[in-house]
Amino acid sequence: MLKIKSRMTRQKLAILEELKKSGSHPTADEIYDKVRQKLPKISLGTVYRNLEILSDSGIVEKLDFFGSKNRYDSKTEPHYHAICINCHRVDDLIIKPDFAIEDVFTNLYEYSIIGHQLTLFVLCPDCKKKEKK
Amino acid sequence: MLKIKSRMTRQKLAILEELKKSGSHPTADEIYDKVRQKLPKISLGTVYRNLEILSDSGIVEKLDFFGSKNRYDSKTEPHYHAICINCHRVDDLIIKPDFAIEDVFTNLYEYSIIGHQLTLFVLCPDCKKKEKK
DNA sequence: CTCACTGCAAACATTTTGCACCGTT
DNA sequence: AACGGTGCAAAATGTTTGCAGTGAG
Repeated sequence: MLKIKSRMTRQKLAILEELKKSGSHPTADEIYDKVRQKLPKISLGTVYRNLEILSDSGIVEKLDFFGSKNRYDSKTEPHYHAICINCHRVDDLIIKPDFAIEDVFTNLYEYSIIGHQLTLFVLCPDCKKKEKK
Repeated sequence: MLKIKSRMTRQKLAILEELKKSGSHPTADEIYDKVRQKLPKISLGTVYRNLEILSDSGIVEKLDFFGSKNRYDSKTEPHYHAICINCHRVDDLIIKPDFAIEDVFTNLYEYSIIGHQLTLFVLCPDCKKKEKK
């Protein structure tokens, strides 16, 4: 899966721009729909292939933790996610800089901790309001 | 998806027993393979249906966070998971009782925090050893 | 000029569902 | 007897891949 060379094509650029523009964490087919407005002939396969390349090269983060569809995040700095159990929207969470989760698991000395991923299951503000009615 | 009544059938029982017996977090088809030794005519669809029912009723936890295949965990008490980035094995982590992650996010007052899920990405002890060579 | 990338369609993997029959309650 | 559960096969869903042609470097 390790790619040595990668060319910058119109398709790849459009996908990357769309991902950066989007404040949310779109799925492959959501990106496909958006990018098709600019490049009507692009195929879903190309979207998947480019997301894979971008994810391999570390430019984009693949979130394969939110149900059946993968989501993609234009990677900036490490952060957590809150997923709404009602509408499935995914929000970013700011991490307190002094909050070092992995330090809690120092007792796992037989393991090498490479990283971690924390997700809150929430009612988002919108759904929380609706719930009250 | 909310089921009111649920009958205890041979199939459901066998699935539940297999899940309890298994120390790991099997996928639907792994459970299917095992249960078929006892009930050769059981179908994969039935396994999925029963896992869904057991998961809805809270007896079993569905882990849809580990790649493309869902995994199932006979639910006991809340715990975290460590997934090996090399061999993909999933281990349970004991939670320190005083370790209340959600308290860290008290600033999210517009959200209702329902729960959370923490996964460590690790090299498991076995893969860590192999890595050294 | 090369070879990574493309569009397209077919293949693939996992999960869900429609149906007619079965078996718990 | 009612009606939830079953096996089976087909469908649905999300993703990957083979191929022949295209275009970025």
